[in-house]
Amino acid sequence: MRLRERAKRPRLRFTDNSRMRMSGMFGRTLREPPSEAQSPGHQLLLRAAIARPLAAGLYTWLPLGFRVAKKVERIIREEQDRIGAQEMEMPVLTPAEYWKETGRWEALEPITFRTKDHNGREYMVSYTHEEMVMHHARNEIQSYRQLPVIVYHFQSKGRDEARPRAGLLRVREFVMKDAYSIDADQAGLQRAYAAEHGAYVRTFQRMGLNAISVESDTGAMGGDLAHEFQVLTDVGEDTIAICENCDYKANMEKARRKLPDTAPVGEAAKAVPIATPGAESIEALEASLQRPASAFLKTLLLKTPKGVVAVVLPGDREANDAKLRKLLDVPQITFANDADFAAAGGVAGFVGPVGLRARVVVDSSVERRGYVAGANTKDTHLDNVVPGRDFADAERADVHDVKPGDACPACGGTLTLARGVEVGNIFSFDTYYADKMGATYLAEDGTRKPFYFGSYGIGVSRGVQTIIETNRDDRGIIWPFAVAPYEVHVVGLPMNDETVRATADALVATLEEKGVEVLFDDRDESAGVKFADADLIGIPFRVTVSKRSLKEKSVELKGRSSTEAELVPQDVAADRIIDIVRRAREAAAR
RNA sequence: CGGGGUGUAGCGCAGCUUGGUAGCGCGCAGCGUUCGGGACGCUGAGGUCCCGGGUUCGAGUCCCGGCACCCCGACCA
Repeated sequence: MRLRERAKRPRLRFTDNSRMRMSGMFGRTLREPPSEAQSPGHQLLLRAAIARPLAAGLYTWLPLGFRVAKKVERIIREEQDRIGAQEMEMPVLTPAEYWKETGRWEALEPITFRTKDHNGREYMVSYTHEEMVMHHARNEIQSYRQLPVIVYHFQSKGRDEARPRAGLLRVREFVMKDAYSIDADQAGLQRAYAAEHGAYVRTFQRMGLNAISVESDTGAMGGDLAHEFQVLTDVGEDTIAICENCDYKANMEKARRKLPDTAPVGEAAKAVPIATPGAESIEALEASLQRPASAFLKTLLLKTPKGVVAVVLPGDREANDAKLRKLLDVPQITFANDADFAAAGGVAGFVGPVGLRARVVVDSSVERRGYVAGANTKDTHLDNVVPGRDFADAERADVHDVKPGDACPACGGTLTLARGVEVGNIFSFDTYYADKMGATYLAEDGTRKPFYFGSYGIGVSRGVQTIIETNRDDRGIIWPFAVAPYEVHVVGLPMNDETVRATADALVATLEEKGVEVLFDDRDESAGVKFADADLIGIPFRVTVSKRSLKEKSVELKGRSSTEAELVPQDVAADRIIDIVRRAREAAAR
């Protein structure tokens, strides 16, 4: 990848026309968190006047939060530009016809917002923009000479999530930076993928997010290669398997484990029925037969759009929905109903693979030894059931969840599980979209070839919420400098003192003239209120101009995360603050 | 979509069991006193008690039906 010239060094110049006075700020801080907010970050989002809910999963940025969102966008933009991506913009309303080319008009129906125009033409509020980019690409790009290219935009996405949650963590409308790479071949796609991966590492680091890249499932997207950038925090919705020993990290949906070596067993005894009255669960069997869960086979009868499938797992393992969906190539899996049980010859609670009339998938962790399995007869199980001998063991696949303590598939080390927030993802699709949409270019050899395609997303608002969630203390937010709504928070104390007001006004005017972003608390409030709000809002530097400090011919300077304040002589205060801000900007731009 | 919870002033909540003038704290407005870690006094404004039916002389409270929001799960590039 070509690295462009380093982003310009930040300069202190007049870049910001905003003159924020807290006396007139739209959006007030809250002493108490609204009852709807559960997570600490969600509470701070609301208390610090960053954003306000409008409806479930729909938020308004207040002025403070809007500035944060714009700074996050700027960082993302700089890093996309740095790898040569070109910014453009596609509409929010997208016509049905393009979605129908890939089949996603139907596939995405349950989670999308739709509308019709007055002629009855159908549109989707953009869920994402692969189809639109591919449509443009097939018109704009005719020759291999025009490749490779990466385009991106910041645009609102609509997703009718069944359950929005935790403030901005999961919402129904949000701005995403989505980038799309178009290449002539697989090698080109790999270069673009690597370039975006690198851009993401830098982007999240600059935003103050400690994001790790993990292997992820591609879901309904097609393609095989995908990574998510995850920030580990308890509010996260995803579960991530992490090796304590090596670099292996994977989303639970995809995480594998090294299976233990098992010694081949000799000829096992014949399968025999045993009475297990009322024992319809693995737990009940453990109790009544006094054997560990691993001694049993769990057989799940599942319903898919392609028919009923029986999945056989060891009794101590859970089925992994994502792995199953991918294996079976179906969008949805539910438990079988009574009719399905009857058709397959299974009895609920006593289902086993022996004699079952259904497609049987055997999990890779099922060993070739004797197990206790359901007998498909009420109150009866079979002992000494051996896979391959007593039932078909032809279709084997890894369809189980990993557990803490499992062996790492890469190095054999120990896996742990942690919760994470997915702040970004990158997908490599090969020619999946180009094939569906007939998007080709004329290659050097004169033949038409399909585009190799990748897409790369970062949700801005989720990023902001994750920053709050991971940068705070018991008083409030501690904004990383690069994304703080303002750089310096000036507190006048008290504002009805003529000298204090005049000094604070002059200092603020000087700082603003030099381009420092200042939030000026000029309210006639008590010290406690103002300091508490300053800590809550979490601007990186606080400057207090007070009667007390002016007696020393000084102002007081304090970092949000430091406990000690420093007295700075009044006559050098502006220069000193400007210098500190300059250095903080330089550090934040790296 | 399944399970649970909550809807009463801007925010946090009480009142509902046992029907009878709608309350408390914070915030907000005015005046005064304060002024370095969410000050104090006085005065005041602010309510379709989520919505619609029903029972009743009378419903915030009881009954029926809806809706919204939150949490857990399912689902989810």
